[in-house]
Amino acid sequence: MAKATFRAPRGTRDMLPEDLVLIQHLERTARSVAVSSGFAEIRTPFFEETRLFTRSLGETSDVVSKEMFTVPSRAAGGEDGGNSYTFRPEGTASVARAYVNGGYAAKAPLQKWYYLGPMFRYERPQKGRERQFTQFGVEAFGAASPLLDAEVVDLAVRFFEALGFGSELEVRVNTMGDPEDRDRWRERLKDYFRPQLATRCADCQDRFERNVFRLLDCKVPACVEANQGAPALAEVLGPEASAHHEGFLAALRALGREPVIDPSIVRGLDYYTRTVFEVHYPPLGARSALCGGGRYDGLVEEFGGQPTPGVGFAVGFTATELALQELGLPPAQDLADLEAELRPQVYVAAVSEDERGPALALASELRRAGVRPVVLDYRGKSLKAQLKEAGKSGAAFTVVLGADEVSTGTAVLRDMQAGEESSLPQPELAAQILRSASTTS
RNA sequence: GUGGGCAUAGCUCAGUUGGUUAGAGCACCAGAUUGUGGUUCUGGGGGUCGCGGGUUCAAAUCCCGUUGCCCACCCCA
Repeated sequence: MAKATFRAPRGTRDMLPEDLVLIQHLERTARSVAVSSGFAEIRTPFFEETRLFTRSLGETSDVVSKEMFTVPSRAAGGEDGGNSYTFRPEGTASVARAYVNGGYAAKAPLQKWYYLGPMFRYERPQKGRERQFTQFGVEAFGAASPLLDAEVVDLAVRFFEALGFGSELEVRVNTMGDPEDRDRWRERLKDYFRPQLATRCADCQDRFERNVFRLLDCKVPACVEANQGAPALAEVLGPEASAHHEGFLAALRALGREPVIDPSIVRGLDYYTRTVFEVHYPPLGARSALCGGGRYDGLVEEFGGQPTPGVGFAVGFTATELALQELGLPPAQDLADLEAELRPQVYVAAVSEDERGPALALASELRRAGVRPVVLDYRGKSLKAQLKEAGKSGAAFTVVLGADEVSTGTAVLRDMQAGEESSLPQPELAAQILRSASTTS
């Protein structure tokens, strides 16, 4: 242990083969759910010009102000124009930029895309939070209809359902209104809170300038009480944004996703307009939030594109993995099926050194015939040790090759579970193994 | 950025009021008569007790510092 002088950087981890069983299951589920709703994959660079994020997420957002992994410019005025780059802390900004650069506004405005990959935030790691984490997200551009908002929410919920989450899944929604509404609301809130600022908690005093909306979901009892008379967004919400919100709620109900209206959902990023939502799973307790998203109608325009509405969400896999673990998902049987992919189907054992070559050739032959995976020993283990290793590997069969078998072109096929073995011609091995595999699974 | 907890073999942990060559279980490797696994038995490899100082005749065990990890807050996926 003392010799391990290097380790994965703080807040990162190695995803070892055995860990990937679950992670790949998440990835496959995400892709399958997204594709079934007509979302196509998009991949953008892992890093972008820093300004892309400061512009879209907001200078004062926590992400921008203290959580960015930024690489300073290496050549002022050189090929990178003196720009600094930042490893993406989220996916929406990059995807919106790609939409603009791809010229979709003119040629095919309606685009439904999904992405899956690593994101980076320079934060203090803790349970369910890492500096490098995987996010699955979808973005739909080119339509302002609240039906699309509802479809995106439905997709998020279906992802969790496909993973085995139960009917307790909860869709919590709110609206941030249009930018003008939000500006008006912000001023109203500041006017309301300013006089009582001295009596608020330290966090609230700090949040006042950074993001007033946050004072609304403070958990300190005195603050909660002081929030009672705070002006509501409804008081300043424009008729269009209001109609959109109603349409969104109606569409959710049509989908059978009864929304829980939660005014405390405010989201930390500047680009959100109108719809904001989170999917929660109350059985998880304090860490019940599984994903979040919303509408960002001004973002594409902000990046220099034609005014184009957009809506999307993102799920962090770190929290999802934790949730699955707490809920005992996937079920043992499903997990066993997933892990089966790591288990060899056949182990080819050589009795003595003389059969090492023929064993290698036979293994290759079996692989070509479609048996998979086929493994064997390379470390000069005794037959006994090879059998032991075969048993430990979980291989369904072991093929034993000795001098007699080599001379007669046969092989001993041992069924590891039953402990029975039979001798048969080598050309018949593959068929026998594959037949047995298809009847057991 | 703030607060708290923990650091002993690959893993999970014991190590009594500081005292001889630091232990267990699991894992790993090799054997138990001649070409065979999963049970059992025997043996073996593996630790500068996170690191650096200090106290002491003597420290894994006490004190200080340092680093790392974990948890919570802020915030968020």
